[in-house]
Amino acid sequence: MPRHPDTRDRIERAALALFAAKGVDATTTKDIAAAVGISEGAIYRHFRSKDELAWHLFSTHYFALAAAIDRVAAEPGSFEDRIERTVELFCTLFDRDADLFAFILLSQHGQLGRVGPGMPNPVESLRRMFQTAIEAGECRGDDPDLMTAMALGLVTQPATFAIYGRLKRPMSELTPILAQAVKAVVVRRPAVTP
Amino acid sequence: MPRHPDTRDRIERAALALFAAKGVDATTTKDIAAAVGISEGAIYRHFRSKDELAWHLFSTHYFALAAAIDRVAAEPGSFEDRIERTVELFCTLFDRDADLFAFILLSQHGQLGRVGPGMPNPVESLRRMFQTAIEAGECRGDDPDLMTAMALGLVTQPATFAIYGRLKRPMSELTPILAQAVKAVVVRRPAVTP
DNA sequence: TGTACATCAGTGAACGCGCGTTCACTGATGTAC
DNA sequence: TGTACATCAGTGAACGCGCGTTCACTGATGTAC
Repeated sequence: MPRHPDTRDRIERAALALFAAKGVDATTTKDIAAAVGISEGAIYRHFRSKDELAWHLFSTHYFALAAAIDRVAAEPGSFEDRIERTVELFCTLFDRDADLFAFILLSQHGQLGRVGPGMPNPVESLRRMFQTAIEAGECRGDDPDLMTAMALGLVTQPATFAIYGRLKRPMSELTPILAQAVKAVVVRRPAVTP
Repeated sequence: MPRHPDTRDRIERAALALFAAKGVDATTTKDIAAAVGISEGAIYRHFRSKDELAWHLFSTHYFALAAAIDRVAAEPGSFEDRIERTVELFCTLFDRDADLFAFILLSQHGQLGRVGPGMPNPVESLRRMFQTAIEAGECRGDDPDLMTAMALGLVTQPATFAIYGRLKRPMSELTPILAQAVKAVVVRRPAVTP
C-alpha cells in the first residue's frame, strides 16, 4: 500500500506546472521526478508513459471545460446572459488554476491534434452556442466560426498576457470589461456603455 | 560555388513549413533534409545548428513585424485609421505567408522566451500605439496592456482558426469585419455600424 | 497476537533508440597564370 | 585556351548524448490463519 497516498496527484501537479511553463516536449521525465522528489521509474507506477500523462492531463480538463460550456449554454436566459456566464467561467477557471489554463492554451500541437471529431471540445461547444444565437437572430454576424474566434480571442489573449505577467490583475477583475467587449462585438444590438 | 544557389532559401522554406505544422521540437533535421532533398549534413553548411535556424526564422520575421507596426503607428491619421491599417497589415501578412504567421503565432515557448527587452517586439509596438491613443484620449480603456491584448486576440484567434481550417475565407476578406470589431472594443466613440 | 505470505509503490542502474552534430572525403565551379 | 590550384556545397557514415522506458530488487503495508 502507498507510503505517500498522494504521489499520483503530486506527479500530475508537477507535470502540469512544468508542461505549462516549458511545454511537454521540453519537459523531461527527469524534471518531473525531481519536482516530485521521486525516481523517474516511480512515474511509471502511475502512468504508462510520459505521453499518456500529458494526454490524461490535457483531455480530462479539456473535456471538462467543454462540458462546463455546454452547461452554461443550456441554462435559461438571453444570449447576453450566456456570454456573461461563459466569460466568467473562463476567468474563474484561470484564476483558480493558471497552470492548467496555460497548459491547455499553449499545447496547440501536441495534444490538440489528438482530439477526434466525436470528443468533447470547448471550441465546438462555443460554436454551437453561437450557432443557436445566430438562428435566434440574437447574433450580429452570420458566421458562427468567426464569431467564436473573435469572442475566444478577446478572452484568451488577455489570459495569455496574464500568463506572461504582462497583465497583473486577476482575470476575475476583468470579467465585466471582457464580457462587455464580447457583447459589443457579437451581440446584434450591442448594449450601450452605462 | 553552389550547384543549387537557392539551397539556403529552400532549407528556410521547408523548415518554416515543418515548424509551423509540427512545432520546432517535433521537427527533426532529418525531416528538413528530406523535405529539401539534401543530406542532413548539408544543413550545417548554411546554419550553425537547428536552433540557430529556428531563431533566425523567428527573429527575422518577428522583428520585421514590429518594424511594420511601428511604421503604421508613425503615419499620420486618427487612431481609427491606424487600427484599420494595422488589422490590414496582419491580414495581408497572413494571406501572403500562412506558414510564417502560424510559426510566429505558435512558437510561444521556444522562441518567444529569447526575445530580450531591447529587441523589436510587435507586442511592445502595439502597446506603444495604444499608449499614445490613451494619452490622446482616443482610446476607450486606460490600460494599454489590456487594450493590446483584446485587439490582438480579436485578430489573432481568427487567424488561428484559419490555420486549422476552421475558417475557410482568406483573412483579407475579413479585414473590414475585424477592424470594425477592434474599433468597437477599443475606440472611445465607437463608429456606428453603417 | 504472531507468523507467513501477497501486494505494490518505490529505487537506481541499465538499456537502446533517435536525435543533432561532426568529419573525412568528393567533385563541381571559379580564379591565376 | 589550357593547366594547377583553391573554394566550398554536398555526401553518408559515424558519434555521443540525453531521453523515455525497463527491470531486478527492496521493504513497508495489508491480509489470512
